[in-house]
Amino acid sequence: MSDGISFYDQVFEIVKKIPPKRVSTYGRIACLLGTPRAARAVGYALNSLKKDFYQDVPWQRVINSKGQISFKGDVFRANLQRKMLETEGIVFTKDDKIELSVYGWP
DNA sequence: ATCGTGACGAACG
DNA sequence: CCGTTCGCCACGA
Repeated sequence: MSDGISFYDQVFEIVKKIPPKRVSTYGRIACLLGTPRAARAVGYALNSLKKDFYQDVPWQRVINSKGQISFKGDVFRANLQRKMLETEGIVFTKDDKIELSVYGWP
């Protein structure tokens, strides 16, 4: 699995596999990497993404287990994320949530 | 090598 | 249902 490939890179590769109009969660990705309790680390990895990388990694398709966008003070990024998802065609419920049973991946 | 940290999450009360 | 607490991991100073 990890041949010198950092945890971060493994996260990015998984995220790249999320199809358009679908979303995954930090915890889900952690499970796919074999570390079910590394959800926090997954978020940390995405946080390290730079602007230039944004077009290569669909970071916007990763949300929390509640089906909501996670933002801790960074309202700017959160708004951008929501807009990008809506552009893909994803519909948010009245309480700003995404139905994981519909858009969830895998 | 040790410590603090954070786009998380499940368990509590 | 909601806020709080505690555990978990990888990373960088």
